[in-house]
Amino acid sequence: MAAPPADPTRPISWQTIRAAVLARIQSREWPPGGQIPNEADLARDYGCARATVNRALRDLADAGLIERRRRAGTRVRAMPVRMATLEIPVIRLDIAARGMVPGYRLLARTQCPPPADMARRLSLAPAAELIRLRALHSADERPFVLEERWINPAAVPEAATADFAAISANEWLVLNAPFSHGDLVLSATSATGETTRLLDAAEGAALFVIDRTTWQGAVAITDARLTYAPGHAIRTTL
Amino acid sequence: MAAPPADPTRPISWQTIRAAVLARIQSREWPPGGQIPNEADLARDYGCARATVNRALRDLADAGLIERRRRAGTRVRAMPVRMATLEIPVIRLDIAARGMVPGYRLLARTQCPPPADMARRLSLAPAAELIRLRALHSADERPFVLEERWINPAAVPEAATADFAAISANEWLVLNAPFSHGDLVLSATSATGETTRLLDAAEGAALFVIDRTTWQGAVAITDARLTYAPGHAIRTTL
DNA sequence: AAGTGGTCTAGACCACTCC
DNA sequence: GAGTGGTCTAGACCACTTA
Repeated sequence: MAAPPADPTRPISWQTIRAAVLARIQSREWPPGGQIPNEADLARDYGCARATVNRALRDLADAGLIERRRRAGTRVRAMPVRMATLEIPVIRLDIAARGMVPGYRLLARTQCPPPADMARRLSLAPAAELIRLRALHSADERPFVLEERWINPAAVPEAATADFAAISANEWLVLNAPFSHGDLVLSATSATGETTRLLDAAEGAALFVIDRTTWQGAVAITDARLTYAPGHAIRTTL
Repeated sequence: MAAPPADPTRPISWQTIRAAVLARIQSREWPPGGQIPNEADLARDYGCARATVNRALRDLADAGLIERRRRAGTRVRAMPVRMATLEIPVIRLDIAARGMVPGYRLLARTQCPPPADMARRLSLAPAAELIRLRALHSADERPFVLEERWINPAAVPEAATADFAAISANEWLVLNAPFSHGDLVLSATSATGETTRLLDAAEGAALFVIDRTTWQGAVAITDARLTYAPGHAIRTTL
């Protein structure tokens, strides 16, 4: 009873296989923690090539619904771990995508050694000088997000001469400093001091914060803290 | 000069192709916005099957680094949109994974019609009764996250008799109510009133909030608001 | 030792879309 | 109309892991 009525004229798509397998998981025919037939058997049952089954099961595994191990086979995850994908766009385009007019103003630019914890986070010698930037992005003339950033000139020498008053470091780095990987931390903080004024927030208002560090191999490129104006939310789907 | 010296005894992996293409993008040999050779040419250059090139390029496209369209070919994205994957585990396992001892206490359970905005969000008739839950998850005996949830008994009849004092709705639903898709909203809010007391937070402290609505097809299953204790952060990588 | 998923190949057809 | 990516097939070898 596994195979749907096959139309021999059209090959079976991997999406069809994925849907069929998903249905059998959700109907408890294959219960949580239980084992699924191997790829070869499924391919025979569904009348398709093993590669097609493989593609379907790989997709379900990427989604966190099943777990696959060589020799041990494929199992339904007892506790599925759903994955949500977060898009991290350039701030200017993010604002435009929300239907608002983006604006940008450089507040400060200096060059100095970073605090000890930042040097440690970036795996740098404490004495190394970094470029320090503060800038404010606005949407429809209202504060949107405060960008506070350290750039490692050893990783990106051109940054020393870039005109960050004309283009945000956020955008300049996307264009000029490709990174191999990065860390992302999402958190909440209370508005204090100058942040309150810059973001037009009430004293103590809850603000959404994204901290991001990016690397090219073992070399740290930049560390950025984005502090969003009150009310900011990030939406995605499961 | 495209192909690396091929070892004829070992096939070329798609990871190799991906790395090679990535290198040519980051070196600006293929500049942002520029076009990449088509799959057939790349396969010939690298001495592998087109399917291998396809797998490599698909991976780069999924990562947001290139853009592919039939007939139009493959282009380097001018403004790469990096994707971060967020894991959404069961709260109890999340706490355990952080090396702490998870605890759980049901605070309240009622059944009543939801507020108008919630009924609208769940696409329900305003008069439909929902199960309303409030529960507190703790880590090492300290408050971790407040779970406030509406469950649609029309979608999950068994929920009416489930013992949510013994198992959190978060976990029960993962086990008993598979969903097809969901929405996720990440935001920040200030602690007020009872939340302050329950989460052991200072009045007005910034709290990280996750709102989640899940569906099975067109039927809403549940809506949950998770309000985390002060200092909570979510980490991931790019 | 053997079973399972992971991947590559060579070839083919198709869907989409730009010209 | 024609070029490009999307996908399927059938077969093969291999890596990993567990029994």
